[in-house]
Amino acid sequence: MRTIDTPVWLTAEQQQVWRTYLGATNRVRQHLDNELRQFDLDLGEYEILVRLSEAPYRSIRMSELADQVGQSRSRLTHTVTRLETKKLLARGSCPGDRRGVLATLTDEGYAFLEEVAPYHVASVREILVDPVCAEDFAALGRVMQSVLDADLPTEA
Amino acid sequence: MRTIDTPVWLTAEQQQVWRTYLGATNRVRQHLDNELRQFDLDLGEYEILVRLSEAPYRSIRMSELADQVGQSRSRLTHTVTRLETKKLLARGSCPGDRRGVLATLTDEGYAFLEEVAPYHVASVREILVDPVCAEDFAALGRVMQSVLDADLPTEA
DNA sequence: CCAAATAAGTTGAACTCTCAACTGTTGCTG
DNA sequence: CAGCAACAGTTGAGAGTTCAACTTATTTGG
Repeated sequence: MRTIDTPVWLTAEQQQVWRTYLGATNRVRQHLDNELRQFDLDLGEYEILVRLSEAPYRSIRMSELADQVGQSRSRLTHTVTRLETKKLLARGSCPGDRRGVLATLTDEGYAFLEEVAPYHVASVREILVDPVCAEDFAALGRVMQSVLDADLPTEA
Repeated sequence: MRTIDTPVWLTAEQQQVWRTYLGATNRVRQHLDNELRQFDLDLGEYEILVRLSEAPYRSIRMSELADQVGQSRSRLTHTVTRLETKKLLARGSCPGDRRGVLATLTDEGYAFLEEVAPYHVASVREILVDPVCAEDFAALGRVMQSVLDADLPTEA
C-alpha cells in the first residue's frame, strides 16, 4: 500500500543496504547449508530437530512446530516424513485433541543432534558472529526484532 | 574450524540474535514472494530482471548474471528458460566468446518490470525499511557488508 | 444439540531446485 | 601447435517444495 506521501523509490543508500542484505543473507544460508550437508541435513531440517530437542518431552505438535520454524504445514509434513524414515524423530498422537499429531525427537535423533550442533554453531560464528563487531551485532538483533514485530498493512 | 579458544556455544544474547535473524529473514523473504506472486514472479526471478534492466544493452552473460543474483549456473539456466518462455527475456550469443550466452531483457520484459517495481519497492519498505530506525538501518548495512567481505576458513 | 464453520494434518500432482554428467570452447604449456 | 586443463552453459534425473483438494475432529452459534 502506498499513500500519497511515500516516495516510490529507495534512496541510493537504502538501495545499497537492501542489495547488500540480499547478497549477505544468501551467503549466510548457503554457508550453513553447505556445512550441514556433510551430515545430510539442511538448515530447515536442523531447525526442526533443535526445536524438538528443547521442548518438554522433546515433543511438539505439528502446527506449533510449523509456526516455530516458519514452514508451511504441508512442507513440514513432507520433511517430518523424511526425518521419520531416518529414525531421527517419531510421530505420535496428541493428548486431548485427536486431530493433532505430536512429533517427538528419538534418542537417536538427540544423539545425532549433539554430534552435529558444534559444527553448526561454528558455522554460525564464522559467517555471522565473528565478522561483525559487538555494537553492530546488537543493532542487528534490534533490526530483526523490529521486522518480526512489524504488523504489515497487507495482512492486517 | 574451531581452535582451542573458541567456545562451542553461543552466549544467550548471541543465540537470541541468531534466532531472531532466522525468523526475520524468513519473514522478509516470504513477504516479498507473497507480494510478487500476483505478478507470477518470485524474488529470484525479479532480481534477474532488475539486473538485466540496469546493464548496458540490458544484457548480461549467464555466468556473470548467476554471480550477481547468487544463483547456481544450473538454476539460472532453468529459470532463464522459464522467463524466456514468458517472453520477458531472450538469449543471444556472446560476442568474442562462443561459449558464452547473453541474456537480454526484452521490451516486454522492461515494461513488465516497470509495472511491478513500485509494488515491490513498497513491499521492501513495509517489511524492512519502515520498521527500522535510521541508525540501526545503517548498522544493518555494515553488518551485511561484513558478511560479504568475510573470507571463510573453510573455503580458503 | 445439531449444522455449519473452522482447524489439523495429509496427499498427490505440478513445479522448482540440486547435483553430477556431458558438450563444446578457450587458454595454457611443453 | 598439439594436447590437456579449465571454463561456459545445458541437461535430465532425483529430491524438495508448493498448491489445492481432501479427511477427520473440534468449535461455534442458532
